[in-house]
Amino acid sequence: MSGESTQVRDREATSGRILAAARTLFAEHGYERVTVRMIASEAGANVALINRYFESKARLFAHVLVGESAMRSVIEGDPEGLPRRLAAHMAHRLSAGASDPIVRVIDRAGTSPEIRAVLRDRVESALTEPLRRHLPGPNARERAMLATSIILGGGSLRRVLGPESLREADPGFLEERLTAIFTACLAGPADGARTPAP
Amino acid sequence: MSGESTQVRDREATSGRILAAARTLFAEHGYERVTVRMIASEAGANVALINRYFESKARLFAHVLVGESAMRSVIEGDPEGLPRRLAAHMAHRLSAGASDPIVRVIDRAGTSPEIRAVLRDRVESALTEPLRRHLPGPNARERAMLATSIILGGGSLRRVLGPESLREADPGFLEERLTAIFTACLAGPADGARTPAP
DNA sequence: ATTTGTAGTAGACGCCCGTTTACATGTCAA
DNA sequence: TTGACATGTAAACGGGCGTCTACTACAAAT
Repeated sequence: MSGESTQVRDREATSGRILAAARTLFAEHGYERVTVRMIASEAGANVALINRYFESKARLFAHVLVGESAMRSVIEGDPEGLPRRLAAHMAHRLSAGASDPIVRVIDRAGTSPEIRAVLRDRVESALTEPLRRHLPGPNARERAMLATSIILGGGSLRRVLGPESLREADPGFLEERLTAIFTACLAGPADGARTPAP
Repeated sequence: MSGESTQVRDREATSGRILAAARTLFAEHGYERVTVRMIASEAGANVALINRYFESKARLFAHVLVGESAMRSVIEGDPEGLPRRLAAHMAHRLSAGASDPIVRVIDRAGTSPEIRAVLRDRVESALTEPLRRHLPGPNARERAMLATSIILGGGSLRRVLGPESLREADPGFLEERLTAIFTACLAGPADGARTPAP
């Protein structure tokens, strides 16, 4: 194998920096407002390398989008505690400034037709479908979509009202309310109108 | 007064057509992806008139944003029935293809810095503040913001998954679930964990 | 030492953006 | 009828966009 000494010319390292820069910038400003020159500058790479390694800006966005998301581990687990896990995760995101990059990228992606398909697929595969699989009873898909819309709504609120908008809210209060909200849309028909409290 | 015969040169009519075209296009494609030339073409007007009558694209967007919203009449009324009114309105919007233009414009506005302030002000004045005013009890602002995020989340879902995504869902089912959801985030501390069913 | 292939670079290409300027045209008061 | 002013128009401006091409520089194989 070739030496792993300090390489200045390293395709993997460079494309990795490009990908990381794209992830950060797309999450911050959205797909449309981020230029390939911004990404290249942030990554310390030449603009042409983006098209060489990722073919186009849209394909680079697709690579960013399929990155790992913290939502997977939140959704998996016992369905009983799913509403509370979602609520805790989202309350934490709303309270802290930071948030799941993937969800932010989705929220700020915009309406460009060249990324619409991959965007929809990612929301399906990362949120709606995993949620649906963990829901017993009828109307599982509709309930999963309601929960998806609430998750996305948190991102929209943050985008519009700013990251500080819910910083001063009591995290415990948020978690309790969100638990009730997620319970209301996720619960099966038997306990659909029941309170989540023990 | 001047005659109201068929006038070809009519500032009010022309600027009105520009405003209407902008409203439609911004709601459909978002602020960033709509060009002033698209608006002018749709309005049957010259591009330069946009800047003459509205000063800039951003100010035109601001004019669009302060238009009337159907949400006002939904929020006003007895606080008791507020969750159900919000749920019925949103269920109707999700089921039908059409939706409140203002909410769509907000959802698709994007992240352009030149419209961030007016966007935030409009969400506050059209959604968060009216909701807060109608909520008794503590944490009224936090509860109003949760409801705002759910309203915006419906728009995000529609934007990402497409207008057909919830067309085949039972409107009655959606309304019931959304009533429970809005109740969960809007209810006062006394009945915060109670079911909305009679 | 020379060849070969790949990583990286500079710059241009064609296009579209929001905005502005200079000008034509219609309307109405004097 | 003639001027003044408001309305509408065509064309250009400067700039940024994603992408592509021609080129250099370097590392490894011959």
